[in-house]
Amino acid sequence: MRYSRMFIPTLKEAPSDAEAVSHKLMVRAGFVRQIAAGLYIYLPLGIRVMEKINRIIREEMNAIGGQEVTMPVLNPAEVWQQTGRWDAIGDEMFRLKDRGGRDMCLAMTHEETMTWLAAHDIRSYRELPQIWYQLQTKLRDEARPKSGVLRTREFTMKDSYSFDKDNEGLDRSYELHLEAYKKIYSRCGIKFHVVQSDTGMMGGSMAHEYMAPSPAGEDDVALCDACGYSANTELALSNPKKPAFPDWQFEEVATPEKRTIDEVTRFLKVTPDLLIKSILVMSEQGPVLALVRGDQTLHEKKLSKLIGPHRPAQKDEVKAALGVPAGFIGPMGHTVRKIADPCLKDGSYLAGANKEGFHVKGVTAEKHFNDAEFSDIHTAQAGDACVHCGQPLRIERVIEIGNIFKLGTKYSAPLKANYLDEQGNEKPIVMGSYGIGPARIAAAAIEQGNDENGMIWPLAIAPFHLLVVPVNVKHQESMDIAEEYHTALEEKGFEVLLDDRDERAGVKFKDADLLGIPWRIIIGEKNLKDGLVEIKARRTGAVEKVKVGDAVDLIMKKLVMENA
RNA sequence: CGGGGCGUGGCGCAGCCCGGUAGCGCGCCUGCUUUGGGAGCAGGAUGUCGGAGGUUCAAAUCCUCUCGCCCCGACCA
Repeated sequence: MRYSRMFIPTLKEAPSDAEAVSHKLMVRAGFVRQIAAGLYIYLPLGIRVMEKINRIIREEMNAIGGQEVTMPVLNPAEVWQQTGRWDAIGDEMFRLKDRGGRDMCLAMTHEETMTWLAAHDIRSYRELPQIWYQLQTKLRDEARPKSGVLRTREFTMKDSYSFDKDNEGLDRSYELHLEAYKKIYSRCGIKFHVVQSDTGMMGGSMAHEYMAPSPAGEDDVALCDACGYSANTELALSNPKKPAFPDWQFEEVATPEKRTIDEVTRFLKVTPDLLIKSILVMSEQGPVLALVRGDQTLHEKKLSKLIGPHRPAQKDEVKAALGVPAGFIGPMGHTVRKIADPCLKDGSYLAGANKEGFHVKGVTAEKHFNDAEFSDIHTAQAGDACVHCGQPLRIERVIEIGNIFKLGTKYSAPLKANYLDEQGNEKPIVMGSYGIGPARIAAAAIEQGNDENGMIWPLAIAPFHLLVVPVNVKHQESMDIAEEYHTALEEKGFEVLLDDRDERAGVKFKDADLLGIPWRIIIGEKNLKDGLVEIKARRTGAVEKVKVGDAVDLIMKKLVMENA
């Protein structure tokens, strides 16, 4: 491919509204353009990357017996009504009516339509298991699209669905995906973790997420290097370090106007891990008091799993429920439902006295709030002990690049996706669903591979394998050699971009760095006088001078080696 | 949805407070020179200053409304 004929609009400066590195570079290097919030145009270079990622995905999906299908993006409301999601999902779903006034929506996922297909066309256990997948557009009216291509309103997803006759079958399909996904991300050349995740609104019994470490991510994972425990902090368990408990006697202490953990610790000269943080929230069943240690953070989602939807109580609600102003509430002396973090079981603490202007010292779970329900509701922090092996956990910021769910019969039951078993009994198909965001793989690859000059692509998903740069296109010998390399390497099946533009060397080199093509052959007059050309690695910057006639063989060896 | 910020040639920005008829850098076009890390000189094109209304002799600038985009948070199948 000739650079001069390809549409690669590079920019010297990043757009002012881009924040994430991947966003800035994708725009600067001419991979994408944004047309509206969360809506992107993919340019030729962007498409090349996406197609490579998609090809890898297809190969690995096919390898586990997956069969490609395509579901419509425009869906009838009916199937969504049958699963209850027409009402359960709010503004995030694009809805519209057709000319006949029928309710329609733009699919944000395809459990409904896939299950509809299974319901219509799978009848016997003999037809199971099945794995169906597609690379299809999803539309979600995101509350806040952000970070370039990482969170958009329209995006392509590889989604697959497994159909089995029982849980054992589902386990096998799940395991197949678990391994296939690892291969996909490894082949794409990005770093990732497989972590336990919340099943969320997808329902089901088990879920894992694939997470690519990057500061541009929106999730945090807890990792144990010692035993391999890894989980999204939405559900990660951890044992916070135990403080050295002083030998406190139970007593009231006056803490006038000292309300926050910070104020109280400073006033009484104690560390926050000796305090109990009492947070009153309003659930649908009334007020609930959440208790965590002073140095810990309450995890809203963990609490939601226990008490359902809730919100922080207003000041007057605190007063109404507990009879004291916020800042002095504590676990004692009332009958409000209490959920306490298990780390509070041991030791004696300082807590609000439920009396304005006072805290109490020497509060213990055993004596003072044994009526609490104990459940892990704190957010795992770096340095907390792993619940499995006791070693310290690490917390890492990550981009979610894929997830896998065991759905069970959540969708097959309402949509009547049943089959007849060996005995002729009708049973619901047991399902799993599995997603990958190819654009997020591309963004993660950039987030993980870049320097101040631009992108650094892994070979497997780079837009081209190799960039051939004749420094001066008017120098006939340089051009002849460049053309020769271009032709020879393309014939061998490599993807070569020939920078045949009549630009100054500086311009070409800057663009080369920006595009991040892994390998570069530079043909310049000075080196040609000694019969040499240069081979440069984008990642390391290492330059090797080789004989004109050796370059093709050498670069082929490098490319083949790196691909293996 | 709550909080904050920003909309001025293709891109990045200044001008706005204190109203007087729009400017800088890059890019683009032409010519000459230059040619291994975003060249130099000369000439040139490109703006309903996001939109609507208002105040005023006069609005990019002041006022009101509105639309869009970004960031933080909430939410996220």
